[in-house]
Amino acid sequence: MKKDMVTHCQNCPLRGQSQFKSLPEEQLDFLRRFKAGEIKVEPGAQLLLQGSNSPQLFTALEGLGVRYKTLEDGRRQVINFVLPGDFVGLQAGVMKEMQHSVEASTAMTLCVFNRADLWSLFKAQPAIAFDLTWLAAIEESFLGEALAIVGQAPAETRIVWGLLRFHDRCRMAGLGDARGVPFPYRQQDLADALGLSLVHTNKTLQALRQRQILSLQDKRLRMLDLSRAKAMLDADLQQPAAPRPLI
Amino acid sequence: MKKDMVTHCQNCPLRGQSQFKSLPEEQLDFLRRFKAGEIKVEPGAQLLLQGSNSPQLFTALEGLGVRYKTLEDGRRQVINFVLPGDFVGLQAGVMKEMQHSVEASTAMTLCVFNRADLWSLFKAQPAIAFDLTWLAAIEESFLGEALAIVGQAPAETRIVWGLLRFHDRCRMAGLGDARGVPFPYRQQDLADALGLSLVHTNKTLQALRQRQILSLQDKRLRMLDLSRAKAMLDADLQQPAAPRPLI
DNA sequence: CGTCATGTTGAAGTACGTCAATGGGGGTGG
DNA sequence: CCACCCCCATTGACGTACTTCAACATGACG
Repeated sequence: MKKDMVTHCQNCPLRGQSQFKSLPEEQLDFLRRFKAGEIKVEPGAQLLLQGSNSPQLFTALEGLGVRYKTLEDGRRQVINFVLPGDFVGLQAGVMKEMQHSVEASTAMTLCVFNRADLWSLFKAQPAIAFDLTWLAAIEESFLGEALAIVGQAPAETRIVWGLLRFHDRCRMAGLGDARGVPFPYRQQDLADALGLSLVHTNKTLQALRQRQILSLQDKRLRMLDLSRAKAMLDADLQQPAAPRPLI
Repeated sequence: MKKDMVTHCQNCPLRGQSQFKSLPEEQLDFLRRFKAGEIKVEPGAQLLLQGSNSPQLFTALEGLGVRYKTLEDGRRQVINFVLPGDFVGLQAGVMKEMQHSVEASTAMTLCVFNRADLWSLFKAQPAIAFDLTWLAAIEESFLGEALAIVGQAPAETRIVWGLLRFHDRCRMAGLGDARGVPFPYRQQDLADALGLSLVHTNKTLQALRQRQILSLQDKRLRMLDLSRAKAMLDADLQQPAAPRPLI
């Protein structure tokens, strides 16, 4: 009963979420045909590899992942965390090759698309093509914000920003409960995302725990004092929460 | 003779550059109609304002500019420098509003497009729409690289990276001569781009000058030893120079 | 001729990095 | 069931690459 194991776009549980804009029937129908299949991967699986030219693009349905760049000397830069609803592989889709890798941090389920079909999408579905560009612009916007934080903010602010952004994104994706949101990442991953050393990340986290700003244990993140956390960030960095496209 | 002052897309001097892919006649024709006009601005002019929803999008034709985010406390993050051929305002085009500002650093000439026409572009010209997405992906890729440098590299590497990237981009745009490429920016701008203080940027620049890696004076940048400069960077960060779209 | 913007340089402080050691949990094999 | 190991979190000590403060130089401009 394989077909029962594949989520139909019409029934996609993500589709109903308020963070995503709703689509007319015709476009949903196109997406259903555009969708080449579904895969489930284990934690640690490489979805896309820096420098490669993947024939497949993905939208995360379940589970959490991470995008990162590897430098020659082994240092890493985590670009972003991957949540359900995120589209990954656009670089492979339109450019020569991926400039970063994508890895599953937990078990993940992903929607699979064929890179080769992308052109037909632009020809037949300008509205979805527009949405794809929208997604790219959102990603660019996020990276600009990350650059500003990493470039200008001290360690404490960086950590609060990183965890708060992740927390809010999880909430919008309907993840987590009273015990907080899932956080399957290591402190090393957080450090690599924020341009900090592991040791300093750990010590700053301790300070934030002691001040009751947040709790982070058992792979769960809990923002204990949202108002104080947000007050530590620049008001300019608060993004409006307009519904975004889901491809 | 106003119409003589406006460059026709067919005769656009940028179009012939090898850095840009060539377009079929029909698409060029569309772009000519898509183009709403041209403007010339003075140094210091604000082209796009963070938080605003500009009705106009631009492609730089001549001159140099800068994209930046302003933080509450007055700190700035320079996102990127704007060169001829760069498309600016995509965020305003597809999202609610710009997340950064764009300012002219020298006198500039820009191609003007109406945001309202963007949708017709997607409907009528899927190939150009694809190119637009391509541009967004390039920008995302650049920001990922910048994030990795600012997050992981020491001051000297950051400066070499920033100036080398700018230098190479200028060269591809046909700017500069034996005396080097134009560099109308202040050291403060460079510092704000790389997440360094002005003082430290200055001292690191001095060290690089003394080691004959580069020269920077009279608003001119010259890479005196390209091979040594490139050797200071991660090989992973060398981007392939495939022809990119020009909108 | 003053004022302003930018570049330069020295001195002092500090936020951060590196090094190193410890401890706990979870798996695996004897 | 214990022994061992590996991964990750934690903590202290120490070094340093950076920031901040401050002063001065230079050229452009009115």
